[in-house]
Amino acid sequence: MANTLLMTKTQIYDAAYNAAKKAYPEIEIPEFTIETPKDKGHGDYAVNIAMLLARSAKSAPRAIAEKIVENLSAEDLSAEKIEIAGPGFINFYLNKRYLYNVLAEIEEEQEKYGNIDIANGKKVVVEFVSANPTGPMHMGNARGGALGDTLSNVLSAAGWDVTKEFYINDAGAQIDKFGRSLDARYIQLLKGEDAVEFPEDGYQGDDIRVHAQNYIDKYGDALLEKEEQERKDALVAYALPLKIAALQETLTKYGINYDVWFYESTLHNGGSVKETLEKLKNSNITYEKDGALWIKSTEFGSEKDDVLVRANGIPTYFAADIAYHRNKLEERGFDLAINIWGADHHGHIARMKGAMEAVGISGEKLDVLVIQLVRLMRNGEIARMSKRTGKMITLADLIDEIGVDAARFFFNMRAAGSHMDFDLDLAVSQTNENPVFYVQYAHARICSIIRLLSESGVSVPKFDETDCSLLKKDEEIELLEVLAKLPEEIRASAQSFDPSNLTHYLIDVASHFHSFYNACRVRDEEENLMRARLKLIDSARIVIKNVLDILGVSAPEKM
RNA sequence: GUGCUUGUAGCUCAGUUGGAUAGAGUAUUUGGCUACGAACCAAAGGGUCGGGGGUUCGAAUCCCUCCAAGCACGCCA
Repeated sequence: MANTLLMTKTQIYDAAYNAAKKAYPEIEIPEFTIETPKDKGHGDYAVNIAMLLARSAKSAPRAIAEKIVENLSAEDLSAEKIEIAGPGFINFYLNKRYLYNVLAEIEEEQEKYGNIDIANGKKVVVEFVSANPTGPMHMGNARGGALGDTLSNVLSAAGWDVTKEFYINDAGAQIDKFGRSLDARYIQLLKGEDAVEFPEDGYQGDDIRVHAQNYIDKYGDALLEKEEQERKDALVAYALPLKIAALQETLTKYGINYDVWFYESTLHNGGSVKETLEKLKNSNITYEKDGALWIKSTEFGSEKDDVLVRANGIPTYFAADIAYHRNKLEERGFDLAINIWGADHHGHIARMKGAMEAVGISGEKLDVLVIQLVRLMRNGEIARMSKRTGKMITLADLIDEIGVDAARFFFNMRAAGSHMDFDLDLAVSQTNENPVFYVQYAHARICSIIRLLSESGVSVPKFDETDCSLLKKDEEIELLEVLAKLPEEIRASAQSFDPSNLTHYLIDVASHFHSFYNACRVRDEEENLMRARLKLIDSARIVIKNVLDILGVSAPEKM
């Protein structure tokens, strides 16, 4: 079933267009907008076409509006009246009966209500978190995870074929540092703290020592006699899978289940990096200097050129990343790649797209969402995050402290680009202030009413057996209106890649339900009215549940 | 210094891609439970939309310029 609201909107837009065309056949009608006015007194929809025509029609906007309205039929649009207001808006006041259809739509579509198709099943890969496996996940990962997973769900609901992906950096300098750190701890544990100096840039975290100790407990000191490289390789081969498993466990707890865990090492081992470098060389975008291979990043907007292959022969992260995106967009045939990066990587975007163009892939196929890093606050002061102190608050800590629901909802309350202070004291001590409870409470309240009625033998009626016309109080109509908006909200979120729309919408739905609840009773009303209201709140329940599912937040029936 | 991001009520943030009198939550004040869950509802006060110019019927939104904050400018990832 097509969405009533979207259909009505389109109808009015077309009608206004045709009416203007009729009134001014000699003038080309410009793109105009149709919107739902903020002020209820301005009707259900408003178009601004008259103001936009003022110049070319050489007359006052209100006069133009009048000529357009003459060519509009309120009856055809099931509108109660059409008015000209303000500087020249044409306002449409609809007969509220059209709203009752939304209850039929929800009944028919159930958990699919709200889903639309704006992508025709095009394939998108959403890559997010991709935390370095050598360290714990920080608040930036927590925010990126909440965003990426939710955005993926939104895109699915909007008709995309979505793949959620985690890119594991299991190669390169980071891993080498990991190996050197493990090696130093291994030797220190066996031969004393002074036996070897811990690398200056090494990982200070306790987990390094723990992994070294566990290795010793399991396999003893045999590695001491081996070459350093062999020792490091053995320690990494032991510890890295454990680190990755820990990442996976935490993310699963966080409600994130990836479709693909992509290992960077496969790009190196499979020759893909080498092949990509050849391709770049052939397109004359590279040169050699100081024994390294450079790419002319300045040609696509960067301030400096970048190194692709170091003087020691090892390709940089950048080189691997280009190969990775060829893999996504060429080998695996995704129509679009969305990456979620922390603000500290934003400088990487322009050169990444430039490099993609250089290997023959349109930069348009890559969309990078930059999330501003989260600033932790404690006692009103900034608690700086540091990868080196080992004392930072991790994603796992956050989940333990405030729960998955609050964390995921909270992070999705703000658009990715906004700077965000995360008040730990507030999150820990006053979780009641988090709006997630407000929304969940609405859901639980509805379930409670339905449960009570069900115990006395009353079940949610079918739309066909409900007299919806009894729903005519302001609170009832407004609740219907907000329920009807879900498909439009999903469209907006999917197009702007911004799920924060949906948390705001959800709060709006909950708010309208709570207002309804305080203004209208369901139980103990006259039977037909009770049935109609029961149908209404059950529809609200479905809408809340559907959006909470997208957000990855639970919808409790009791709290 | 250069680039990216941000600046809206005391605080945390929305603002339908340029629309009508800038909105919520929180905090403060005041009402509402013998009634389906008061983790709720209703109402009031609270604003130089960082400052200043410009574009047009119309600007929180677009352009320019200052101011302030965060981030990035590695043969790190």
